[in-house]
Amino acid sequence: MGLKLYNTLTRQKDDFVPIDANNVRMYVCGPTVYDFAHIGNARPVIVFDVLFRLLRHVYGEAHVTYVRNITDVDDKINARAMRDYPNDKPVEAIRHLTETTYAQFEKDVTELGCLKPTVTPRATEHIAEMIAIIERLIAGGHAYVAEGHALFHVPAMADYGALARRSLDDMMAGARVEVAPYKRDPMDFVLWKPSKDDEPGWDSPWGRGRPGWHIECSAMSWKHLGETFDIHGGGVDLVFPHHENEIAQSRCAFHRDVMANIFMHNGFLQVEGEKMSKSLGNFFTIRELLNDWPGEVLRFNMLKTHYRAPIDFTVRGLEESAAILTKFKKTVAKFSRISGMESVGVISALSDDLNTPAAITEMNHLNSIASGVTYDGGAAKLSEVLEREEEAANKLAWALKLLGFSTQENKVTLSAEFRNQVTALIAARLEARKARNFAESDRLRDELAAMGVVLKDAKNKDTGEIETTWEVKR
RNA sequence: GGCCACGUGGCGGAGUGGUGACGCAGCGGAUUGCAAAUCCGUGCACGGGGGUUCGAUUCCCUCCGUGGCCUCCA
Repeated sequence: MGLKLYNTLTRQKDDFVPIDANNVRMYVCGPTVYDFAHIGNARPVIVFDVLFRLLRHVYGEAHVTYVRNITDVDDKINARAMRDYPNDKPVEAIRHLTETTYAQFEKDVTELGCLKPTVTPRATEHIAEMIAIIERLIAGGHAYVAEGHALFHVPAMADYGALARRSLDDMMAGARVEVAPYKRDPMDFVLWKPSKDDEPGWDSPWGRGRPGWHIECSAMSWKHLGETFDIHGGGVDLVFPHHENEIAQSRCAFHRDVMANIFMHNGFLQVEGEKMSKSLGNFFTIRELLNDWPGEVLRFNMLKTHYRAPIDFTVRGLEESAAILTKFKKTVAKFSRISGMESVGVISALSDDLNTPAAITEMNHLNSIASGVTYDGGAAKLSEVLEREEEAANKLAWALKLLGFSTQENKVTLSAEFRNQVTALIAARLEARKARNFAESDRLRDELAAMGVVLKDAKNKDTGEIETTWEVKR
């Protein structure tokens, strides 16, 4: 079955046809590293990680190149670096800050089950490529220099605005930004701007300065993926102006009809029905959430919603995610011979524009088969039933792995002391039960419940004895 | 103000021009001393109003609501 992806350029699901099936190329706008990443930042990282894994499955691990950049120069970074590292030279200060912040980011997203992209380039290491592109744009008449700035001249590109589907007239009508006097046209945007002495800066043909926001992605995608590539991703907020301007830069610099064939954008995230903001007090960093929830639960919760739809991040949703994930893992754990088997249902769900909720539905279906088929007599059929259950469990395990989940249950590490205490209380409760002292038995169960321990009584089939198992519930 | 998305049961969430999956929760039952877990069964929904159509939740228009962009914010 073919992979279809919703393309913002065409506003429909397009068949995915790689430029080169031996090297499928995807670029995703990565984090601006000046502070801890928040849960909203995690969405594109997880979504495109799933796509990366799917592409690797379809085209082979060695045939997919995934580039996720690190934006390590930006006004917020500059301000934070000057505050935190006042004694460093500006370029060193931002390096300090961004290395620390990126290390944290990488740690966070690894816990969310994300693979490392093939390349994670830094903007500040691609200044030469940026300058080269700007020079091409100037030479081609698409850009000009004014008062130390290099600017892209928007009217010089015929179909500017095609991605965001807005005309220059629409934008003029809605414009409420003061226009810098050196701009030839109000829509022109900065490719390069001059830096003050205390700001990070690099030498360029137009003086010491720093890049505009958009040029870095044109430079890094060019360097690592070429003049055109297959997929460009990011959050919906990047459609305009960021991706629109990247397209303008790259296409005009390289005289190409396309920068990337498919542009994909993930929807925004809300928290408990409200937009996440520091002032509302519902602003959560990935790090904070990882203190309370396993990374896999955060990941699963993200995939319960289709990537283009808005997602409401709620505690109730997280609890549900944790329950479903546990259910799947318990089912898999019942089988000793789990080697993994491709699930066509899951693959076809994902192939339809990364429909992860449909994939989860299919996993629920596999879960039912693996755990729910009851054997109702007929010795000849027993082996078939078992085989069918085992097959479903293998597919479920495979799907979990494909989506970046472990098939092992999350083991809570408990001290020997705690274990002994629990074991002793359970033994005491079984004694009380044997004596039919149910008041005491229930009291002990409540005591264990207060410790977070949930009991399950089961009759041993052979001996008829009651045996109690337990687990810790968060 | 301009442009763009979205609005499905208590909750989450797919999908479709022809009486609406799946999951969670709920309820009933089996099981249990009672529970938990498991299994079986089960009720409830397509924002409002027009239009196209034999027929719309699905297509079109409009209104309302939510969100995004137009301010280097995923």
